Amino acid sequence: MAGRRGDTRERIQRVALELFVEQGYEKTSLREIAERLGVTKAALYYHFRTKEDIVHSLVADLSAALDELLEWAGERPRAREEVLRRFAALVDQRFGPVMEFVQQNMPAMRELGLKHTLGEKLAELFQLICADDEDPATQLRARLALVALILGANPMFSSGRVAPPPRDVALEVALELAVPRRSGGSAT
Amino acid sequence: MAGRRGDTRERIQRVALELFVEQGYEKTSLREIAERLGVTKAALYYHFRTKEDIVHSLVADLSAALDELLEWAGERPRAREEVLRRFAALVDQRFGPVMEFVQQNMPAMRELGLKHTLGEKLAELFQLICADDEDPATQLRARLALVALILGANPMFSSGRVAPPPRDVALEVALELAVPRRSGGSAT
DNA sequence: GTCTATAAGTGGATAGAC
DNA sequence: GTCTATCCACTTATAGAC
Repeated sequence: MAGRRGDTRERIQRVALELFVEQGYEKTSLREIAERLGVTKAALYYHFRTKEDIVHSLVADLSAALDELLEWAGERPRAREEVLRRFAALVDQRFGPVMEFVQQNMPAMRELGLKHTLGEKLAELFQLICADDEDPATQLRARLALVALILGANPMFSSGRVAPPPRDVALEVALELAVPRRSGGSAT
Repeated sequence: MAGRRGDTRERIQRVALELFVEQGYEKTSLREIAERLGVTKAALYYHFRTKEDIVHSLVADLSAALDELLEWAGERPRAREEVLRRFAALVDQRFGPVMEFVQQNMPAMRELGLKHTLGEKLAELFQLICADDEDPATQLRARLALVALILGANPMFSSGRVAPPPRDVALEVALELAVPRRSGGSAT
């Protein structure tokens, strides 16, 4: 770790996300973020106008990635399986911590208007893997497919003695939930 | 202990839970609770020693109900279906708001030591419907069965355009996930 | 049981020097 | 870009009157 100055903005984002996940958004003060970074509060305000702006910048990346996936899928109506695969990849590889933060701090997301935004995108994603006119049980299974993929980031179901499911297992179960098997269907 | 000290204590609990669900735990001040109740902050402190005590009293009821279910099930190793039914009844009938509060305010639960407590009970419940030595996919399906039942209380998956599943559908899907079908499965 | 008044502290945010 | 110093709204919690 040499003196890498110039990337302070990204360092703030990284440390803030760390603390938000550890302690929650409300309990994390700008003083703590500044301390862990080795700067003062005032320095933070040079890079971000408000505390809320830090969160916005964090979620914007996730939001953009979801938009990209939605756009990609919009042109390929039959790519249900691949949509799930790519969603799983997003959650596992780059946005795991952000997803965890979002899920664990819903009241803050709501107040910042981010719950609605992300909720809409999730709803669109849901519609891609399950038609509106499917029966309720099929719709619920499709929703659970998405839950299976983000369960590792869910606080209630990946804590204590219960470990998060391995990636490949999550994907396998998600596929069987969202892609109803046909009698000669392709297996994974 | 027994005996009636007026219903103010219960009114505080009710209003506090209301506001905690609306705004989140951290954003809800004792002043707001007092105002909505038509009393002053100081009156609150007559009934509860701290803000945290209010939460403890709220979660204690849920905790006791889960203990009761666990005890009941402990004596009936084969009652997997009935366990799920009773869990669903708890979530739907009496503890829906508390469950929502708990799920939406994980950082607060963690800080109050309640996340661990509830997590342990959930883990025990999980073990009741799925043996430890089952394969990972079966375990994940069992976990999703529980998720299906509390999805109505989950902020990420019951918002905006996506309505919570009807409870009978949730139970149906939960049963098919946690209780592997034998030949000729029964519908509804 | 409920009130008024206040203590004691923390938070986010700003101004202006360097 | 980062600092020191400060402001002020608001919080939990307590003391003591009625």
